Amino acid sequence: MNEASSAPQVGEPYPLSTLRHSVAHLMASAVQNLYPGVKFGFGPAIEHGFYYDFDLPEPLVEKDLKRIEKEMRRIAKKTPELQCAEYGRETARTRLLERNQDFKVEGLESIPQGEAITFWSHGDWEDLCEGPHIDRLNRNFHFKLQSLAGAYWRGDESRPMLQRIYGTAFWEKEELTAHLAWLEEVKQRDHRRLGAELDLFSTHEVAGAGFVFWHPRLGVVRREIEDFWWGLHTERGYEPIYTPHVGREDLFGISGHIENYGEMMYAPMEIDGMPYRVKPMNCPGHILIYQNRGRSYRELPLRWAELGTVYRYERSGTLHGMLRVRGFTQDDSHIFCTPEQLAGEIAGVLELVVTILTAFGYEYTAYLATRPDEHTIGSDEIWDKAMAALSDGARQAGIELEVDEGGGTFYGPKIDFKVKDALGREWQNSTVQCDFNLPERFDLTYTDSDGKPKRPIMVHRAILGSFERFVGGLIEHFGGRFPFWLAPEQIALIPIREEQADTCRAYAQELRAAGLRVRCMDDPGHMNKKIKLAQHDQVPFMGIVGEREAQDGTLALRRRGTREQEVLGLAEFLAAVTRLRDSRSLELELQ
RNA sequence: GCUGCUGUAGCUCAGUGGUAGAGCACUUCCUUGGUAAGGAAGAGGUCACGGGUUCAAGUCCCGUCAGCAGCUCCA
Repeated sequence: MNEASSAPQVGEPYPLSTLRHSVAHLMASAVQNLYPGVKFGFGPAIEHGFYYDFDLPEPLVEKDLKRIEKEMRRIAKKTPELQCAEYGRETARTRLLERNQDFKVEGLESIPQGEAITFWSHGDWEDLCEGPHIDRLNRNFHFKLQSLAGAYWRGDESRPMLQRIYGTAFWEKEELTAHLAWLEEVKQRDHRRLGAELDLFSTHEVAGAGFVFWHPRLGVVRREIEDFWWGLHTERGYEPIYTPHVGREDLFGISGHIENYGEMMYAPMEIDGMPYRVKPMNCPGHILIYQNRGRSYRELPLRWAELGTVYRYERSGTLHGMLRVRGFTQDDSHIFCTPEQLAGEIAGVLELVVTILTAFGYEYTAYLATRPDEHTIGSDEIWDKAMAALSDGARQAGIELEVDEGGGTFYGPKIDFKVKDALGREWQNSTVQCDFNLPERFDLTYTDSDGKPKRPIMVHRAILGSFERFVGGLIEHFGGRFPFWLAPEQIALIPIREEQADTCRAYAQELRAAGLRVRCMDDPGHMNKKIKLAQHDQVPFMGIVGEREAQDGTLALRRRGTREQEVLGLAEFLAAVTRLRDSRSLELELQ
């Protein structure tokens, strides 16, 4: 922490991003002192702090961060004044070349003609930088260097890799402490940690990287979500279809996947002398069903849904627990409709997205992703129509759209949803895409009322995205404390003495008959230990049965997260808990 | 894929080139306990895998696999 002499000023006159950028400079100057000859990349402020990229001959290790922090404090005291100077382009270039700063020279070259070229300095450190910065480094602020990582120069994997140091800074000490506590909470809720601790899923070296094995406790969660999902889809006129995981390579040739997506696909396998492929997407299969016979305008729209498992080759360094894997199940659906139906279909999909996301307690933002600058197919007219249909559908569904300029796919515009979880982090799962490409490639038609063949539009949509990513996110969102309807075990029954084990078993039978998931802890162990275990596993309700309860047909209930006890009759409890389950409430209140 | 780091019991982790360890979990026995871990004993190891250096490798070197942080990319 900076031990500056000045007392904290009310409302320090600089925004956090300015402070952080200045602390990045301070860090770079410390690195310069400790590692002469270092070359500098960029060092901006970012969402939760700052970073700076360095080209150093030796790799840094964690403990170097402490040294650098110490040097930073020394510099902040010794040469606190930050100064800005403007130079002509040639002078600037010379200054950088004198210091051997090749990356900075490249940075200079990308500054447009006519823009001011400024250097910021303190002590014998100076940096090509447009600022702004705080005035002096001995103001009262608090910082911490956090981690090391490699980062490509200008984010380009064909360029050299630099060493990046991440850090953060705040004006108030309490803010830094709170931020570090938040990071700790993020770590505690990490789905990989909870996955092991709560016996939810695993991956296996022998099975290969990026393949998730769902354990029984998480299988239950998935089944509940699937049932919920199918229920909503059936109500809205979706029909289930099932398609194979493997097919002849020609199918993916026609769809364009080999050409446009080949690098993401698993290599061909030879069957009866012919190449076959594992599917990376479900669309080609759905199209084959559409094409199987002639289609009339009278049967459109067709809404076909499949929980389709696909396999994609993701580069090894991108794999991450359940969130980024090589085999996953999409909650996929393709809607085949006429151009006139498009807006209404979009509205229907958006309503369903909102219904599902809010059921899990997510806040969301919707983005309209428009036509990319290059490499797109289809006429302006058809793009305009599709954009209009997406906007129109959103208006009908009462959803506001932000614009993601040029973020569409090559084959059409889309609406993406970002959700905000309980820790304020954003995830992207849901996507609704207009597709003009595949109907064209497969020459899809329907016979219109005038007897002429017309081209249908396909809407491709996934709401959860994939079960792996969605459920991995849910684990973190809930911190392993699933709401009652999803909880792997909903009720733990614990006898106080072995004499009450029979009563527990009878209770368990009755609760299970109502479809509840009950853990009957009737083994001859100690009650306190069983309470500890049930608590560890985040079971929503513990029902403790002693002599009194067994006699009265009651149980002493304890709700997850509390230590209070409430005695309820079994029938009363069963009725309340069934209501709670059917409501899919996110709260644990019994009514 | 790239840069850096890591891999020892189911889990969390000790281990100085010279006999492989602890806590929790597991099994058995004892314990009958009113709301966050009762006690004892036992079992459990290809030190990720393959090669090399050495009289001797968990330990040093190389390769492979897997994981972690980030970059790039994505549901």
